[in-house]
Amino acid sequence: MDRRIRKTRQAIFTAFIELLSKKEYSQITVAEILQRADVGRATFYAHFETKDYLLKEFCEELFCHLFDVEEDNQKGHVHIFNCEGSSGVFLHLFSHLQKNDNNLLTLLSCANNDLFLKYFKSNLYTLVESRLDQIDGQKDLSIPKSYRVSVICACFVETVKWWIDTGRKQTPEKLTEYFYKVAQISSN
Amino acid sequence: MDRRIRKTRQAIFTAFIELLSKKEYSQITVAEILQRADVGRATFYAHFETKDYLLKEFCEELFCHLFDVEEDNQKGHVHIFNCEGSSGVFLHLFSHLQKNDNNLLTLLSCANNDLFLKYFKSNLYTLVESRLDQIDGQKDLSIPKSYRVSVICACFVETVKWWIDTGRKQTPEKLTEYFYKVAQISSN
DNA sequence: CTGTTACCGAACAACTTGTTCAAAAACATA
DNA sequence: TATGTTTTTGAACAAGTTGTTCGGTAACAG
Repeated sequence: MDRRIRKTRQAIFTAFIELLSKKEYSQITVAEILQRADVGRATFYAHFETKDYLLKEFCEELFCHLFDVEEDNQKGHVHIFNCEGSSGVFLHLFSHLQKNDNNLLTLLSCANNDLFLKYFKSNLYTLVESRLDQIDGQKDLSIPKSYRVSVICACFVETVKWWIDTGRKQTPEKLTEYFYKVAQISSN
Repeated sequence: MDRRIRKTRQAIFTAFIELLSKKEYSQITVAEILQRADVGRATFYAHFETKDYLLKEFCEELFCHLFDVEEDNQKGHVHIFNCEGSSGVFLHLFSHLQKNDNNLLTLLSCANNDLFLKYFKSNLYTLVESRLDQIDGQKDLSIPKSYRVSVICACFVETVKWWIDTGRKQTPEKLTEYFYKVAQISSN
């Protein structure tokens, strides 16, 4: 990919993050992004159809890093889908958040967190669905699977939200413990 | 209150609901609302500072009806905070939804449901918090109360969302049963 | 060195927002 | 019914935003 393209794209993304952590998404104008990214108007529209598409692509890249194509080779990082046992997955996610990887914590802490929590949840759904059998500490067959998965995801997201809103006082380990209890996750 | 004010206000609200169930909130223009409500531009701004305030006031009225000032006298309706026992509250809410009172179901089913689920949740929080002792079927003292309340609310909202997304196939009773199990609510 | 591609910036039309004002209509009260 | 108050109307307005266009300039790849 052309270095210019990469540079412009990154500049826009960076400016976008900065603005998102300051004000509401709906109040951010394209002009503001341009000014901060130091990019021409025509250039912006050459990259993104609209502001909404910018958000979409941004989120996709963001969560791709976290859930999907995490670089297994770098720093001995373990891909999230390859976490050994069931207990590691959620702890792994909480730890990622605490380290503010990819500014995820920043974004989930700002006024626009709804925007990202939505994407977060849909990615989480796939993950939880694929390991429900190992995870589920309830195993009540009368409850539909899709419902159970949805609730686990909602609980996880709510845990993150609560953790942030109350000042991030818990360690990822403690948070995992809480989460396991309220969501009835098996911890073996 | 002047009849004209009531009429205008209602016309705007009605037009607003219709539009919300058709397209995204951010895509709705004031001009569209005016046209549909058959109201002058100056009139709109005499009632509401901006579109965002319209949404805010609309939601407040909407959930006020459901959670707070429900007319106890009409049709022998029981105020939600006066439901006998703990088991009635959630069933009561599910039933309300199913009947589509105040178009709530319509609004929670449309693309803008995030908007309303947020308000829904904050109202629910107060309710759950006030009855946590009777409701809680887990009673684990090591878990912070605010966390427990948040999770219960999140589960409830997720239950509603799941119910809608999967075609509303369950009765309020069945839904309550599911909810009680995954959220560890005591059913006595 | 050359052809391709991306960026710039300025200008542009179309649309949206929120305000203003005087005239007309609806209201409340006596 | 008569009178004074309040609301609605419609049109016009400035200010701001969006998304496009285009000729000139710079960066890239081979």
